[in-house]
Amino acid sequence: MTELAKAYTPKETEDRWSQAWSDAGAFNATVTPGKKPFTIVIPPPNVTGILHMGHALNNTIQDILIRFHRMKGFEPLWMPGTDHAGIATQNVVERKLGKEGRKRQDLGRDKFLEEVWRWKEEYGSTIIRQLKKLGASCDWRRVRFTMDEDYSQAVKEVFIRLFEKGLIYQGNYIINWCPRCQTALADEEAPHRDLQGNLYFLRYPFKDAPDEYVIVATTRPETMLGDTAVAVNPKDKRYKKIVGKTLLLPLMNREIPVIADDMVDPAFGTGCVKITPAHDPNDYVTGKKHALAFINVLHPDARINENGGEYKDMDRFEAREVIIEDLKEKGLLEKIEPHALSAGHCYRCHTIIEPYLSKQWFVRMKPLAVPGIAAVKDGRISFYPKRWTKVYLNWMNNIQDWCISRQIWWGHRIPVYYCRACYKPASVDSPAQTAATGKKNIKHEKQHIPGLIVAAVKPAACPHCGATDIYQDEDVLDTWFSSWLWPFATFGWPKQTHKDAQGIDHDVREELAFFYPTSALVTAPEIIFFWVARMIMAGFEFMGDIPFKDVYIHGTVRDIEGKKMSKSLGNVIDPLEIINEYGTDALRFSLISITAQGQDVFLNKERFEQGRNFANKIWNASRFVMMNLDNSQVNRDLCLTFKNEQMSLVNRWIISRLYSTLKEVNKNLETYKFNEAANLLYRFFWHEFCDWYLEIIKPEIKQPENQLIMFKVLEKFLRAIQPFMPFITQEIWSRLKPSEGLIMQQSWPHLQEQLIDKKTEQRMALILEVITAIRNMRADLEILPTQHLHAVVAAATKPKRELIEHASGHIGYLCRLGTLAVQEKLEHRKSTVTSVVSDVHISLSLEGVVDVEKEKAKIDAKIKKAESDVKAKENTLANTSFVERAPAEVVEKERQRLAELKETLIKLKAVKHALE
RNA sequence: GGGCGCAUGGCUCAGUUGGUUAGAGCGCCACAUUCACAUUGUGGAGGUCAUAGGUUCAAGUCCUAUUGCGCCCACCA
Repeated sequence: MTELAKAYTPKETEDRWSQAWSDAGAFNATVTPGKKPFTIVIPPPNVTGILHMGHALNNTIQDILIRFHRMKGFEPLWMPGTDHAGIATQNVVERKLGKEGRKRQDLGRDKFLEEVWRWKEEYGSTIIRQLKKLGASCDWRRVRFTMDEDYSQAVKEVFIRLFEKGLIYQGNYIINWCPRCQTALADEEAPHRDLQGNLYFLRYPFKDAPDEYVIVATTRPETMLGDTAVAVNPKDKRYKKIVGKTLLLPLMNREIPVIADDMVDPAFGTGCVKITPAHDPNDYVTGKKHALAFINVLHPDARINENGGEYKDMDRFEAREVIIEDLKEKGLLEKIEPHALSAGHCYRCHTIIEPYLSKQWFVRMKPLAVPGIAAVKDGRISFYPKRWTKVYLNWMNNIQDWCISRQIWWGHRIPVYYCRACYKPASVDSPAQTAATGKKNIKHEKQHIPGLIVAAVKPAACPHCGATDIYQDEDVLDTWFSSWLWPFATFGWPKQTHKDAQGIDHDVREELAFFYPTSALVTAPEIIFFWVARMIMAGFEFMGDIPFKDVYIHGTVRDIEGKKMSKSLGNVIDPLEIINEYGTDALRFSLISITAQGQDVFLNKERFEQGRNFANKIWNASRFVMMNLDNSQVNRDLCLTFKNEQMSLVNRWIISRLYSTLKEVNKNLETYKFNEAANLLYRFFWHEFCDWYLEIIKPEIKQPENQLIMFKVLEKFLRAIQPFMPFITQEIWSRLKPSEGLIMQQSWPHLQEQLIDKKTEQRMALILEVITAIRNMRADLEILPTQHLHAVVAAATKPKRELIEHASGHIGYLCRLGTLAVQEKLEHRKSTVTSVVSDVHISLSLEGVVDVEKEKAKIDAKIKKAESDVKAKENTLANTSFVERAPAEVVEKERQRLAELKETLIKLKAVKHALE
């Protein structure tokens, strides 16, 4: 054992152990028959990511689970990796190019992808390094990337299988289009945000009676350029006559019909709806139903295209203004009303999305959702906290088809090839709209489109016509189309063997059989739909089983004002800065201790001081134990087991408290209540082991039994706190038990329930109460610690008297008493103060210790002072001009102050009385 | 429009299936430094548990309504 420095210095310690753990391969997981697996796959951070507090929380939780289960004897595998994050990464690299004055389009696809790969090689492992710094005990040999060669094979395989099954189809449909990223987005990628906009009331004249018109209401007047009808509700009496009449679309002078359709709500606006089939999902359905023309009026960048007449090339919002001006001029603008609305926004660049008609690839989700719904309903998969179950089921029950094609370059290119000679794009209704049109039971048959070939590699010739001019689909797949395979594709599925970073071959089937399904998934609520739900569906579809048993959803990390932490708000607390300043263990412990299950986390920097202080406390308590530990003594006694009934009360007490705490810690860790577990350990160690136990045994610290117990309790505590604070515990362990290897490889402290003794805990609690009461009295009288008092403690029952007698040494020591007498009844004495706690009467004699006369004089002086203060305050408050003129809160403060002073006065008088 | 969450001392939050005296951290006040630790110790002040009803022997905890804040979902132009 070597002596410890006076304060814990995390920096040097952490780097040293990180290296040692990795050298020892301590995090490596292998198939171990006879052992139970415990598997977690990391939610792969974006390659563009840098560690933020959300990552820190998310990964600390996972690491605690992994480290806890490792000690419990499981074979733990934590699978690490990163996500290629299609749009996000492409945007980052484009921005970088932009700064150099270059554009993606100028480079061309291949050159641009080279740039992205170069960027990935240079910066892509930043987040991995940072996770290592956090102490994350992932099996780093296995680190995966969603664009790895093998992983890409899995993605292709899945696309082909789903296509063959009829679950992937190509179709023309209205999708969410981001005009800035210029790609389609899935519904989940275009969250609605509230906007303050206007409702524009436009007049559409009749062809035959140009002075008469119908009024339509719209929030996006620029779409009127693409209107091909006006709809009214067939039951709406006001408009019965006009159904079938022809209108003249203003500005465009196009003839459009008035049609009748149930989808129109007569109560909204004027009850007349302009129909723009190419720019609104509802209108699209209506357009299909009524065989209307589909006129696309937008370029992909949301400028008006050639179908917009004189507005061609204007930006959509500029066109909106101009169109309104023009209509006003022609007397065709009825009115403009302010209107609260919500619109989809791109989740990557926050641009307002445009509903846009285009050819895309979709996954039919309803059949995939069926087993995923059942698994959660019957409890094979559980959400923690439970309430997310409902959110998940609600989404799954109303699931829409998934648009998986993206018009960007960075990603898995769609494994589809076209024959230039014979391919004609499909025009297929997606189930999303068949539901709306009332058609049911759409068949899940493989889609047959001549000249369209779905294959992992480019075919030599078109199987339909034999032509050889074949080209690949330009689009790439949604990033989540690769992420949803994460729980099994990371193992190398569907291949037989898989090489890790060290070139070692892993048997994929064997590993999946052992480690899959995974045990727990730890993630944030915002990706339940994006990722969690889809992994469940993929798990069933491709592995025939759930991908994980438990889903733990933690809260969002916010700043102290409740705002989400984000760079743009400038309210970010950088975890690396905290690590640098306070240490990794401090960061981890603080984060965990303040994060209640599933609640959002509110952070400010001061909160990390608690973790740092705790680390330092652990350090110093260990230092104290080691300083006082007699080596030979401990080595001899280490093999002893606790012989409970023969031990002293304090030793029985601290052991009972240790196991009581451990029992609760176990329970809380098993139910994902990490904060409870952390705080229990904190309270036990600091406020019971340090504040009471070590203080009590100090005078008799060399007793063999005390030596043994303080050592054992410390040692067990270190093991229990290890999952939370791996670095400091390792450092202390290496000095406390240098021959016993890494602390993370020790077993979790075995819960010895027979050593939990509530009776002992109660008895001890009484003694602590007595001690506190005596200290309390001393503090009230301002008696210096150097002044030793005489105390008399009286209890009516014999067991209590015996207990206090037994503990009188401890009480005397901790209260700095000269003598302590235990009696049945308290006699009235002169110059004493008294107190009662739990039926125990305590009397402190001030005679000979405190000069009673002097003390009396002091008290008298204080009473005098207090009385004059009270009088002064009363006068102030009696002053009507003060009460009337001063601000209410000032008056209130004065009142409170007066009440306090009066209370003090009463106390002082009581003490004076006691002295007489 | 639907759903969910939150409201507890000056601040930020715990409080598991209803059960003695509602806890913690920070902050505040007083005292203590040749003591493992001032990144400390001892003691203290400070709470109508958002509001109004209800169930119960018993409610911070369960039910109903109300108010305020936050989040998610949604094709009402």
